[in-house]
Amino acid sequence: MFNEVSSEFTFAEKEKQILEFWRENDIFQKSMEMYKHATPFVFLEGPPFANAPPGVHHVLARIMKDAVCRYKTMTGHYVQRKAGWDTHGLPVEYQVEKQLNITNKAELEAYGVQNFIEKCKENVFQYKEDWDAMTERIGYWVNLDDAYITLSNDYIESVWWVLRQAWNKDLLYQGHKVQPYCYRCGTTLASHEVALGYQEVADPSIFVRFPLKNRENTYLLVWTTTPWTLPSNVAVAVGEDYDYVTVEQNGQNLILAKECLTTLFEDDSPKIVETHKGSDLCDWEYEPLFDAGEQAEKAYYIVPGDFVTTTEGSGLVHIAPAFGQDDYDIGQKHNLPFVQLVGADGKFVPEVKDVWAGEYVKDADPKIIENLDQRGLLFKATEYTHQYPFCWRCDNPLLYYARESWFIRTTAIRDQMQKHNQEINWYPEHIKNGRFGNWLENNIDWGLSRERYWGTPLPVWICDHCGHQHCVGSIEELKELGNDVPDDIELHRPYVDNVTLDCKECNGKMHRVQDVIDCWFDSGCAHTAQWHYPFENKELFEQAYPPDFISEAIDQTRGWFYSLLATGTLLYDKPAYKNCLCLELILASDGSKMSKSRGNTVDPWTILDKQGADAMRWYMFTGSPPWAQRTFQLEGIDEALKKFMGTLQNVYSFFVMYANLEQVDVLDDAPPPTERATIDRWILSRLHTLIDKVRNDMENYHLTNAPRAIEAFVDDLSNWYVRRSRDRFWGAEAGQDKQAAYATLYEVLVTVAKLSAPFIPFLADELYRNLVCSLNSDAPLSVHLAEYPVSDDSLIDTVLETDMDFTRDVISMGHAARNRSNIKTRQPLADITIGGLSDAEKETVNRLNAFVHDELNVKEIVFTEDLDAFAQVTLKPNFKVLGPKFGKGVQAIAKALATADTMEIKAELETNGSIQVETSGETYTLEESDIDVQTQNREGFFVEVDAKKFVALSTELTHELLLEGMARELVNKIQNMRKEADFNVSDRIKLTINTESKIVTEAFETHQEYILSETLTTEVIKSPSENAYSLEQKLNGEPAVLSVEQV
RNA sequence: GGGCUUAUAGCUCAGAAGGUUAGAGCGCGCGCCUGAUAAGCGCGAGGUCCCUGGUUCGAUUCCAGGUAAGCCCA
Repeated sequence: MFNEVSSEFTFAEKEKQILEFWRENDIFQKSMEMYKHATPFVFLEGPPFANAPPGVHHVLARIMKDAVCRYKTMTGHYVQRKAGWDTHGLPVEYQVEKQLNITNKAELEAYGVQNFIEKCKENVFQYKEDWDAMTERIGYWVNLDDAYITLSNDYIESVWWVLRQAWNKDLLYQGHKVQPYCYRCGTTLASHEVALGYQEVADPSIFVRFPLKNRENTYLLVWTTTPWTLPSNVAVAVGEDYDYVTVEQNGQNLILAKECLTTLFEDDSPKIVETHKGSDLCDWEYEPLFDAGEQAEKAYYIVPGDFVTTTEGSGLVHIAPAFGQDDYDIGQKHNLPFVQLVGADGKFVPEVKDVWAGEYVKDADPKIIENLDQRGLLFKATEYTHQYPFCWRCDNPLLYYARESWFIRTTAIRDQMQKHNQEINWYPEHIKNGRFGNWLENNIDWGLSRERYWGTPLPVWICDHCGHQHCVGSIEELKELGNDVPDDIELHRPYVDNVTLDCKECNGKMHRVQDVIDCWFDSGCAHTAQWHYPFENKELFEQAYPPDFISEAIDQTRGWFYSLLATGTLLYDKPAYKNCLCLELILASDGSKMSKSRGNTVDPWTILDKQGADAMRWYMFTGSPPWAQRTFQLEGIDEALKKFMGTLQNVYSFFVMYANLEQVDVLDDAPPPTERATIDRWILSRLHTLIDKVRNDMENYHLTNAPRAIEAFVDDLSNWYVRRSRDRFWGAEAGQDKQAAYATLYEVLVTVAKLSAPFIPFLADELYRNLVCSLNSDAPLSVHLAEYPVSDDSLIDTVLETDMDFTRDVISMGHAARNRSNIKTRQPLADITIGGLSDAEKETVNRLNAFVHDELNVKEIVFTEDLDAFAQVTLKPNFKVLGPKFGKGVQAIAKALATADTMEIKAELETNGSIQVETSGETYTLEESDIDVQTQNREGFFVEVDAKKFVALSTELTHELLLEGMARELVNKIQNMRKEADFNVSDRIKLTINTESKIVTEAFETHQEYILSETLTTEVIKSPSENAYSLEQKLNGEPAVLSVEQV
């Protein structure tokens, strides 16, 4: 006996019970243990931040990972799943600052770094419980008890080791870099942080006259949008290949690129005095605009720059090496002085003697412009609207600033990274040479350091005295070299900052560089640091590298996908993962971005509590491919629940209900598939075709196609297999056919449970445990411990599958024709006529004619060749065949055929096998296969026509047919009454029919046996008792009083 | 501004080595069937297959250029 299955949908409730069962029986642990010695499949979890509650996009990422891991487990792999948490970084600091009302570094230092760090530690796990609960509730199997955490000493130590490897290979260095810098936060920003804050703003756009030396009254016309950088100017760049002109205006000579003339002077074109190539201008000297003091290096002359354009500005670019990457590079190249007149606070340094000393640079802009104007050096001042980055935390404009910084020399390993990228399987494929490939191609050195507090400290110590540098690679080394290192040293600021080393070169004191590192580097070391390698788990690590599978959202191309590959290449010269499933983002239902500020986020819990995890999962798997952007539709979840899970649940409860009622032992005496009914062999063939497809899709990380195929199968199972087999399950005589039906449906359900287990782990387990475990105590405890189905080719009959498709198509047309005729399906008809079938198709219909008879309720099937009698026939060229043959002639042939006598040509084709078509002076010979016979609907028939064939009904009703129709009408009415009266399905009844109608009486007499057996009537009585349920009915318009009563 | 991706029915998505009648589900209206079904079947309304060019006998499909959206980068 199976457990009773309620026909109510209470998935969310059921899921909680199943979670309980998994927990109590350690099913997750067992699923790993049982394959401990099997081939490993290594999954690497991308660590999330737990300082915000999880959203639906996190659910998406987690279930994708889950499905792959579950599938791999069921196909016999050892799949370890270590959870992970990302913990360091600016977002945490920012939250804590807000909480503490701290607005800058000075306040933070005053509050105390140690206190601050402790607050960060609390903050970072603020929502861990939420995350854990969500993770468990959605059925994501991951080992939360053994998670790697990037703030742990072990983890940091491994990261230090990684940095030390880079150091050893001379890949870790200190340099200058022009970086976007927030003076409020006192730090440079990582590129992805910068990307968060682009805004469109209007900045000043000014053209300034730079007076040339040795050329009286001649000026360079220089363009800039950052007037505040002008005091730090040291050179002007030109394009070597551009043409420059000297023009005369108001008695002054101005030099600018020829191409910029029209934009600068519009219609009022000045006189051209002289022309020069850009290369000729190089080394010309000019007078500095402002007094920046004496410079050690030569300055204030023209240099060539390949970044100069003439599409904007004047073709002459002002160079201030402290404030732009191009500027900095050119300064290095030409040994220009490094003039930095702006402090880290974003204000002009006091040494500046002008009125804007001590002023915030953007505020100084107007004053600088005014100053230039007064001195007659301003040529033109307008505004310029462009995208400019702002700090995503405090909304202040970022300044491009050359800062001292630490780098990983990734450019040195770029070729290797590119090579390893080719070895990775990307899903979708285009990431490899598209977004990710491009990113690698344009790789620049990784700016690693952050002038902040909460992060992995950069383990580099520098001697105060001689500048000697050393990179520490382990705690042991730190203790060995450091002075008074506490035994339980915590590898965070400020604790490590207190450790000093003795300089080996000069006996001076070495202090740690104050920086922490980019937290992307932390997570990028996960493949190594999650094991605390190389300090522990050597063997484990060696087996687990490179991981087989990772999956995150597409924004990680520049994030984790990159940082893993970079560290993997640097350390081991191998790719850092073999397969990467790259997910797209989830948008709100209106297609806009989901964000808290817009208030259009969806809380996963509202769905999990109501529709449940399986419905949410199924929607996410089948709604659209994970790498396509999707809008999140709550209705879609209801649809998944009703359409797929509801259908599956119904088939399942149907099976259990009748198996229990009829007390069928499904495991006994099942006839071999070859001896089962056609429809059994059909559904088994469909099932095994499905197994092949699902396995194939899963091997290729096609997590959408696989469940979609399962969904289509379950639809067929319910709406064709069960619908057409219903009477074999209940009321049928015990025997081989009944046994075959039960065995088939049982096998199918169990297999579907296994197939769908990676996607809907809860419902799948419910089915499996009730269907399998309740009969067989030796079976694995859970579907997740079972083996994934393997297809049996001998059961696949593709001919039968296509035949069934074709027959169902014919039947569907028959239904349509019946609709037109307005004769309900309960009324049997004498015959249907089918036209337009090939001989093979006729045979197909004949083989499966029982389906046609039953479904359409007709007695006979008649084939006809006489298409013209039922449908309008036209001849269309078969373009696909004729195109290559006749090329241009195709259109002429089509015209000719359209106007020709259809039936005549058809007759000729049938007798000769070919026809001649004469048109526009050419004669074409057309074979039968060159022409498509197409049928179209003709008014006035109860006919359904598609392009090739038609199905017509005979609507004449004989007395016999009417009687039979009435009998079925009676059965239907009685069945409905049973239902209304709340009788059990198996209750036997007493029946009374009270009618004056001759036809009802005759129908009842003629078909009594059929009526009684269908309605489980054991007794027909003249007058009903008081308890009977009675109803006045109209049977096809005939009045009758029916009464039913339980026996 | 650059790169990548996407654009098919009101919504969510299929699809077509270029072939002349482009599909499904949901939703809407109507009918039918039903003692497993919160379902199913059928009919109807609903499409410039984003736009403009090009290649071709033929383009929604291929190519180029746009437009819009998203992400990444500046």
